[in-house]
Amino acid sequence: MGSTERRERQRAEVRAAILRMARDMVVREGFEALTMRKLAEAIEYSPAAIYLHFENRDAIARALCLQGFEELLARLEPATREPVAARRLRALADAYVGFGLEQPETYRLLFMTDPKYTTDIFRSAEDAGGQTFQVLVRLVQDLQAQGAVSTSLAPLPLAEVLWAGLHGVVSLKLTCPIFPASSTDTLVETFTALCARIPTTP
Amino acid sequence: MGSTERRERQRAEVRAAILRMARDMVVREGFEALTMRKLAEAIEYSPAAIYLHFENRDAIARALCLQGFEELLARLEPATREPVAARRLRALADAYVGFGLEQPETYRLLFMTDPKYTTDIFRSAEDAGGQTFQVLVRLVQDLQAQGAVSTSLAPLPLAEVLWAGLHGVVSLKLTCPIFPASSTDTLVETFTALCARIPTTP
DNA sequence: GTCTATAGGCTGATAGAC
DNA sequence: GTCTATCAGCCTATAGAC
Repeated sequence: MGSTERRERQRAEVRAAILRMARDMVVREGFEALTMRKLAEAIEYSPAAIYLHFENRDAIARALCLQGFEELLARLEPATREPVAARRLRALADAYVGFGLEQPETYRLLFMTDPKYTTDIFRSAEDAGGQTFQVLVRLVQDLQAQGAVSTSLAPLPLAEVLWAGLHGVVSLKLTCPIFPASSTDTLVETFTALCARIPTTP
Repeated sequence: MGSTERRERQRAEVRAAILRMARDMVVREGFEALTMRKLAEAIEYSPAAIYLHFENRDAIARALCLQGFEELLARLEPATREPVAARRLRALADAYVGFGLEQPETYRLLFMTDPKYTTDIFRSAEDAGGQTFQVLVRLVQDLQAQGAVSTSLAPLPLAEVLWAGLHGVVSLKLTCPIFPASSTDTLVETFTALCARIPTTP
C-alpha cells in the first residue's frame, strides 16, 4: 500500500509549486505584490488551497527567506576558498553585491522589508545567518594575521562593519538608483581598499 | 480688503495641519500605515478635503521627505563646523546614525522605501541631497589633506562609500535588531577607525 | 471649501459544500 | 483536498450636494 506515500508526494509537490511560483512572483514584482489570490491563480488553485500548505502569507515569506539566504550562501561559497585574505575580501564583496543587484527583490525581502524576516535568518543561529557571519569573522582574522587590517580593532565588530558596508552599497544602489554616481565596481573597489590595505610582502 | 490674504492663510494652515499630522503618523506607525482616511479623520476633515491640498498620497510622501531631509541636514550641521577632519568624521557619523535610530520611520521613508522618493531627494540637486553630499566630499578632501586617508583613492567614490557605510549601519540596525551584536557606538567607532587613521602629528 | 456618498477596486482569511 | 462563496475589512480617488 504505497498510497500514503503517493499522497505525501503529491502534497509535497503542491507545496513546492506554491513556493516556486511565489519565488517567481517576488523576483519579478517584489514581495508586496505577492498576494494569496494572485498566487493561487498562478498555480491554478483556489486561494483556500494555499492555506492547507502554509498557515498564512508570513509563513510563505519565511520559507522564501530561508531559500533566498541559501542562494546567497551558495553564491558566496566559491569566494570563501580563496586563501589570500585580501583577495578573498574582494571576491566575497563582489559576490555579495552581485547577488543583491541581480536579485534585487529577493535582497529586499531578506534584508530590507520586515525586521521579523531578517531577524529569523539570524536567530536560526548555526545555519543561514550564523554561517555567513562566520565566513566574515574568519576573513577578518586572516586579514589581521596577514597584516592587512590593524589588530587593534576587534574582529567581531569589524566583521559586522564589513557586512554593514556591503549592505549599505547594495541597499543604496537599490533604493536610490541615481545617488552613488560611481559604478558598483568602483564602490566595491574603494570600500575594500579602505577596509584592508594590501600587505607589503617583506 | 484683506479677505484674500485671510483665505490664503487659512489654506496654508490646513495644509500645514495635514503635513504635521502626516508626519506624526509616519513617525509613530510608519509610512505604510499612513492612509488618506486615517489622516483625514485625525485632522477632523473628510478624505476629500485632503485632495484639495495634495494631488495624492505620493505628493504627501514627497513633502514629508523634503521635510525629513531638512531635519537630517540640520542635525548634521553642528558637526560640519569641527575643523579637525578626523574628529569631524566621527561627529558627522554620530549625528547621522543618531538621526536614523531616533527617527527610524522617517529614515525608512527617506532611504528605504520607494526609489522614487529617495531619487527625488538627490535630483533636486543643489538643495537637500547635494548639500549633504558636498559635506562628505569636503570631509574626505580634508581627511586626505590631513593625512588620515590615502590620497590614492578618489574623493568622490570615497564620500559615497562613507555614506553607504553609515547607511548600512543604520539600516541593518533598523531591519535586523539582533544582528549586529555590537553596540551602535562600537560599530561607528570601528567604521570611522577603518575609514581614517588618526594622523601622526609630525 | 467642505461635505456625504460611493465607485471600484484591492486584501487575508475562513465556512461549508462536494 | 479542493472548491465556491463570502466575510470583514482595507484602500485611493472622485462626483455632486451644500
